[in-house]
Amino acid sequence: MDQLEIFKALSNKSRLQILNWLKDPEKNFPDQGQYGYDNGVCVGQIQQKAGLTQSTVSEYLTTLQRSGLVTATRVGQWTYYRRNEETFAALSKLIESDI
Amino acid sequence: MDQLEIFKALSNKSRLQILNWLKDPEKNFPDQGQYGYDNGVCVGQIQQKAGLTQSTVSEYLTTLQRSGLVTATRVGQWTYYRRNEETFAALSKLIESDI
DNA sequence: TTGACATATCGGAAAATCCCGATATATATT
DNA sequence: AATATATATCGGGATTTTCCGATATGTCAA
Repeated sequence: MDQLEIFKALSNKSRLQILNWLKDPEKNFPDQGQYGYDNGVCVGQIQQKAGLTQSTVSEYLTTLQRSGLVTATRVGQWTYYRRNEETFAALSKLIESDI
Repeated sequence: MDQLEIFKALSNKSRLQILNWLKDPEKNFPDQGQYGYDNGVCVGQIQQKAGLTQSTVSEYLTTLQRSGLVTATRVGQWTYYRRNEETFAALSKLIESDI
């Protein structure tokens, strides 16, 4: 777990917003309902809600993934992103005791 | 507590390093011994150890203070900085549950 | 294979951050 | 008041980040 990389990933309003939305996919991305939420939410849904371009959202999600805050799952032509709660828990403990 | 401001403050190797040093002033800043550590460590001590210029360290400490991660105490011509553990605890809990 | 759709990557302009040297301010000493 | 010391602020070049449009890649359907 790269502290600095994580904090950089968290240093952006849009990325924080996305992470927050992913806490409750059912509520925040109802349009995806029919496809289920097991693997997370696909890029297009997030892009629509974020109001940023497709390329920007894709890059932001890659940034979040590289830092370990989310995981990506490719299913057909879609890539689903979901939170990696283990990293959040580890970060919380790190701040509590190590930083 | 401004999340984004805190994460930005934590997104820098030198600032993370300084915060870490301030966890144990006695060990990391022994030269200050005769003046005590009650109010924290003065800018000059931190600057020396960080190997950055005085202006840069002063600005970094101001950044950390504005985010609430440290507090500053002016005593004579010195400004002492110490960690604000309440903010660290609050941030840890925030990450655990709210972000 | 061709076309449609979802996502990733590339190139870059604008804004922010990094970190410096120079200078200003505040305090203490003589 | 003049000098010395500690810190803060200013101006700016270099680097990084932000976010875009254009383009490439990958997958499915006809």
